[in-house]
Amino acid sequence: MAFFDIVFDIPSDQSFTYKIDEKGEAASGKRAMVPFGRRECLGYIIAERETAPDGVKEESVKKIRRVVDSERIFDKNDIEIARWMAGFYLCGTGQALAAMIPSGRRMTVPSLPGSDEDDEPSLKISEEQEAALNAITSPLPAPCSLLPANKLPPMFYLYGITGSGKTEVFLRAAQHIMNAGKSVIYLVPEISLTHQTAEVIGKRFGSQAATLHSGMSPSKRFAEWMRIRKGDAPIVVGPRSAVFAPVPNLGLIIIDEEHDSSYKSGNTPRYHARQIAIRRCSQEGARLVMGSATPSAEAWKLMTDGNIKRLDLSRRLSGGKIPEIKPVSLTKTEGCLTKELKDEIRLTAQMGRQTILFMNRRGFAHFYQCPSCGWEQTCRRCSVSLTWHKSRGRCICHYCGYTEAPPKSCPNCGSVEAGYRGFGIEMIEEEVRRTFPDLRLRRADADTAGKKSASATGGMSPDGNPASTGNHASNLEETLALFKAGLIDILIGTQMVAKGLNFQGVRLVGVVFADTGLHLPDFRAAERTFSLIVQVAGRAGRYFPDGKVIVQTLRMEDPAITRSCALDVTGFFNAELNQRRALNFPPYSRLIRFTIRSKDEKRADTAIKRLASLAKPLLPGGADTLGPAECPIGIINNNFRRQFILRSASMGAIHAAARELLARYEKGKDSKTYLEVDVDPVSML
DNA sequence: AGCACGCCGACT
DNA sequence: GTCGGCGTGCTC
Repeated sequence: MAFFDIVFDIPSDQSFTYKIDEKGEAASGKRAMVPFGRRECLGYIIAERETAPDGVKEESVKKIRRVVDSERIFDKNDIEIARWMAGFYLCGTGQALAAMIPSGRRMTVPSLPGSDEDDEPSLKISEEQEAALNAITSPLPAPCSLLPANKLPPMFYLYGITGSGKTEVFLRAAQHIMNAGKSVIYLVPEISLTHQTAEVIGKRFGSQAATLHSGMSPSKRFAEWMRIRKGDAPIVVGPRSAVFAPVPNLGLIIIDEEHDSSYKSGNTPRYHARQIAIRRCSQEGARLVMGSATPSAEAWKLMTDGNIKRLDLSRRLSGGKIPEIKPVSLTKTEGCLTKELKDEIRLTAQMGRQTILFMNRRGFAHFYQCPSCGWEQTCRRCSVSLTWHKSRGRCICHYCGYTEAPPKSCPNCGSVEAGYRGFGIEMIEEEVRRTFPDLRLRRADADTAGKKSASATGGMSPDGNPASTGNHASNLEETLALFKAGLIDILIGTQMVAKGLNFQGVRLVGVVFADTGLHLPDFRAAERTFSLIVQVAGRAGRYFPDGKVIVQTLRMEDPAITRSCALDVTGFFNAELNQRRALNFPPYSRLIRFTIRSKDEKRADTAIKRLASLAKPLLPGGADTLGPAECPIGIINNNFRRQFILRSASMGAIHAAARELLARYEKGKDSKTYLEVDVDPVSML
């Protein structure tokens, strides 16, 4: 008779002991069906033991019904990571393990077409690249396998603009590690880069490469997972969750576009792939390389402090120059196109070249605001501004889909000047069409391609049909193909078209409303805005060094605008980090955020107050709290949202407090409210 | 997370 | 008198 500890995909971190007659079949790292309470549950075997645990009568130990896996799907390292995650992110070990396997019912996102990222495998590399490569790979048979898991691993940062050859350094470093018989994980941001990077890597490494794409069928993913586990694919490419790829003998993790927020999970466990990567590397004796032209503030500070070795790639290989980036004030402009931008669009067209108009995010920017009294039209359920969709003649909430007719006059002051002076894509589209009736224009965003509500397209395939997601991709693909072929003069879009900036025919990029997001009540608003503009400009310059970037803004003085237009990353972070330090925000402090949501506002208030008062006596020295308060987005989908934040210079200090707080909160909690814990939150909305 | 047990309101 | 709400606690 053998005993095993099993955890489940539930918020509780407790493990349960089961027994089995035929030993051998069961083993830690496998899954098993077991009776749990009044039902049958899938659990994860995480340990073997000799006897029943203390305080559990042997006769109450139940039998494992069925061992699901013939081979272990988790090894010791995986289980160790899961245990660590449970402690760090305050979730169940079973929840952590569930997040690590690809089979789970993750949402599938359509994959974007790979664009012409013609990263030709260059035979020779620059001195800077060479130096970076040498640093990363230096003492390769690394004697660091015995590092304590809580010590930082060797970390490097390829800091350089797009086109400075980061990818080539990544690939060579990977090759080097693989030559030494070790494995590599290559992380890319969700959606955007995963496809094209996978292609580049597939070309380079052939069958040695594996891709963990979220668009794959669960069975395909699982097959790929097992292939990796067996050691048949020493290099793995994928988004966030690929940080858990079960490669044997991990040697290197690469995090491309490190600043990208998709590395942070949006649901429990809310892990950050960078954090997991650091942990895995130190635990498994590997090294970590990240890269971006616009590092996160966290990474910037780590570099400044010398914890990450910064490797500069200052030159563009093609000799291309970054185009002029010009901030232009929107204050005296009637519509959403300044005279400067219009002139440049016209000039560009006359030159036979193309324009991309870039919106940084949908929603938010595009709201009704009464010109007389300032009243804003917001969603009743979600409290965010409604977005005006001309094609549907409705105002739409981008959180819940609620729609409403546009007001004819201001409901607050009665002003009949009511109208939309926003910066939604549709509005831009209309204005551009009106201004340049002779130019060919096309819009590429989720709304024109999306499967939902078949709005403009009409007559689409039934819901749930894979064809509808296929349409999504193909619409966009078609638009990009037309654009590439020069059959479109102006392309309007969101993040999605950022990669369209690689097209050679483009001369002009207009950031239509750079302030979008800058007014968000989030301490990272400036960092994000800055980063976005630099990214856009950097990409733009790669393929049309003769070109021009126009950044329209209402805030000509804002450092996020001025520094980004000057491409002054150092200057921006000097100022930004000073401010963060002064305000005691990350990276100078660590946060644990608790959010309560409830359909009932009173209950939400009561719950958050209770949480806060429970926290009071638990606060360690040097820690403080923010709130309790309404979340910046106070209501989402009729749920009232409240937040409470623990803050301290060191995570260790608030961690224990948070753990105890959770335990005390859990008993006697209101079942009509829901609590979410976010350690190191990235979005504070 | 489920699910049952158990104790108080308005209904065939 | 019951049906049914949801607050409380447990699951090896």
